[in-house]
This record gives sequence, structure tokens and C-alpha cells, in this order.
Amino acid sequence: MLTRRALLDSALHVFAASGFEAASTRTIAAGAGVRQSQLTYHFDSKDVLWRAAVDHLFGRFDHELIAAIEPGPDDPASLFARSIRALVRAVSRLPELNRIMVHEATGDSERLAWIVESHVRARFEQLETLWRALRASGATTLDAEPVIIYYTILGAASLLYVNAAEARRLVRSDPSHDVIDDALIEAHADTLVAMLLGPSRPSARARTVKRG
Amino acid sequence: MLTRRALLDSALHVFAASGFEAASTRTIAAGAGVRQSQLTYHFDSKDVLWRAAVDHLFGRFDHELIAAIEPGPDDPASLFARSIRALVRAVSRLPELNRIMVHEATGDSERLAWIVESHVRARFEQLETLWRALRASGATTLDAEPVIIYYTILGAASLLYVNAAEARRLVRSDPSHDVIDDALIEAHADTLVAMLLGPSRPSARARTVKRG
DNA sequence: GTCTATAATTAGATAGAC
DNA sequence: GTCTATCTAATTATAGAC
Repeated sequence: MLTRRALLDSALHVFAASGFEAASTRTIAAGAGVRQSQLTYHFDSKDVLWRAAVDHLFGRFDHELIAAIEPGPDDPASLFARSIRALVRAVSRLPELNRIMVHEATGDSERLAWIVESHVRARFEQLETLWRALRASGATTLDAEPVIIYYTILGAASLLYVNAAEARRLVRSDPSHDVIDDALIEAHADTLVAMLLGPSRPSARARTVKRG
Repeated sequence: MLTRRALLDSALHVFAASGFEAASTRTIAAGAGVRQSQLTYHFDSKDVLWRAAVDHLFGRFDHELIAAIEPGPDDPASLFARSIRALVRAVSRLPELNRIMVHEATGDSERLAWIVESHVRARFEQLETLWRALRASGATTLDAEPVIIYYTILGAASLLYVNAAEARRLVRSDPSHDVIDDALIEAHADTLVAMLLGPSRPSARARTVKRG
């Protein structure tokens, strides 16, 4: 059962880095410190492993998301702002989820159908509800269909971390210090909240982090 | 030379759909209607073909971008708004570019280094200049480092089209009509401009397109 | 310039010992 | 539950006829 967990963690990273087809089961096994044949013992096939790894990944993501949300008042604007901040923090800590999504969503497939119905649709509808409450409260003047809001927010929140290797090449300055640090992540969250709700909605956490 | 062009177009689609490693040279050749060995005749290797396809793709993207920009006054705010609208239109018409970028940028590599220095850095600096002019004009209250602005805007503009297959599954209603149509793209551009510059900056094109 | 044929490597999956 | 060894099929690249 320990091997199983090690395989899931390794699979998560390899699938995120390479996509399903380019990911080698031997590489995944090596990352877990076991032989390739262990993989078909604990999981029936590469496809079954992929689904298990994605379930595992969404579970970890939910954990990150809950850990990242700050307490605060439950009016729609505050709730929305705190949700956006938590989203930015979670995708920055677990970029593997959004990497797997872009790998799979570039074309239609059985795997995409499965991941949409198993994991994505519920989250889409959750944001839709949050957005409708925000609109009804009058806290935003933005008006667009949910699908536009969903992909605009998710893209704005995730691309910096999905493409982190590119971002590091674009702005590399001091090699000893990662440019994608907590201060940058909080500044990013601030920017996205300001874009969606207007200026002057400081977070509780922003003041405790040094700004770059 | 006609075969060469056909191979480039096919390669562009296959690399965007699958990523470099998972893309098969036989599939690319089949897409161009020729044999696999033609590929090593016109290009030395899969890697050389990839670079040529990416050059070709950025060329086509520039063409889309220029075609999508509307005439208008050249004050920073108008210039910025029209640039954002053109960006949304271009990425919607050629999502292959951003798909290839996410495939490559999930991890560091020789190919990533090449694409950043050959194509991305100049565009990054172009947006940086445009952004500084906008800031100086006082047309936005948003304040963030260029790398945050770059990935927030690009992610917000591109994810809907990069993940188009997923978006179609999320909102499928009438199967005979694509949900990602011109009206949705213009509404998306409107939303992004409003997020960056505030409400009430209608485009010339928005009024000529039926809204969903 | 395009083709057929194939070499060399690697992939996922399986068999069977322990 | 883990291992070694191997099967079958797919991959990129190459050789050489026309």
C-alpha cells in the first residue's frame, strides 16, 4: 500500500510533465523506486493508473484549497475575493493539476470526458454559483457568461505556474532565489482580485509577506 | 516546396494536439498526405521539423494579430484595449500556438530555451512597453510586475481556446452550433478589457456581431 | 523528390520464479 | 508483493531503388 501511494505521487508528476502518451511507465516506476511490473500489479494498466493519479491529485488540490482560504465575513464580495486568493495559492502550490488539464483538454478523448464528468463539472458549477451571488450583490460591473468567467479566471490564475519554467527563463535574475516566491504569488492574487472586484481589497495575508 | 508547407501545417496541428514526444512523425506525414521518409528529406530530424513548425506558427500568429487589430486613436488606453481585443481574437483563431507553449513550458528543456529566446522574449517586452505606457497614462489603477501582468493577461485570453474541447463538454447545448463562436469571442474580449481598464470601452467590432 | 524496406530503440503488457 | 525476462507493437532514423 506504500508502493501504491509512491506510484501515485510519481505518476502525478510524470503525467503533468509529459502528458499521458509521452509518459513512460518505466519512468513513473523509477520515480517511485520500484520496477515497471509493479505498476500493472497495483493498477491494471497505464490508463487505470492515470485515473487513480488524477483522483489522487484532485484530492490533494482540495486540501491545498481549503488550507489556503482565509477566514472572513461571508458577504458575496469578501467570499469571492477570498476564494480567488485561495485559488491562486492552490494552483501555485500544485501546478500539476492544471498541467494535466491542459495536456488532456487540447483534444477530445475518453480521458477528457471522464475527467470533466468526474471532477471538472462540479467545480465549474461551484464557481458559477459564487459568480451569480457576486453579480446579484452588485459588487462587480462585469457581465459575461459563466464559461467566459470560468476560463478567464482560471487562465489568469494558473498560467504563471503552469508555465513556470518559461517564466523563470523570462525573468531570471538572481539564480539563487526563485522569482516565483510567496511575495509574487500574493501580488498575483492581489492583481486578480483587483481586476475582478476593483482596487482596495487587501488580504489579511498580504501584509504579513515581504513584497518584491 | 509544396510538400514542405503541407508538412509544416500538419506538424503544427499534431505537435499542438500531442506535444513533441507523443507526436508521431508518421501521423504528421499522413496529415500532409506523404510518406514518413519525406520528413527526414525536407527536415533533418523531428527536432528540426519542430523548430520549423514553431517558426511557421509564430509567423501565422503575427498575421492573425495584425488582421485582428482595429484602427483607432493612439492614446495608451485605446491602443492597449485594441491590442487586448486583437490578442483574444488571434489566440481564438490559432490556439495551436498557446497549446504548444503549455506543452513545452511545463518543464525546462533545450526546446523551451530556444522558443523563449527566438520568439517569446520579444513579445514579453512588447507587452511590458505597452503596459508601462498605460500605467504612465493613469488609465489603470492596477499595479504589478510585468511577469504577473503578462501571464495573467495571456492566461485569461488563451485558456478558453487552449482547452476548447473541455469548454465544449462543459456547456454543450445545441450540438449543431459551436458554443465558441464569434459572439462569445467578442464577449470574452469585452470582459478582459473591462477587467483591465474598467467598464465602458466598447469596440467597433462588438456592435456588428450578434450577441449570444 | 518520392518511394519501399528495414535497422535500432523503446513502449506497454505479460509470464512465471520466489 | 516484488522481481527478472520477454512478447508484441510502436517509435525515429536510415539505406537505397527509381
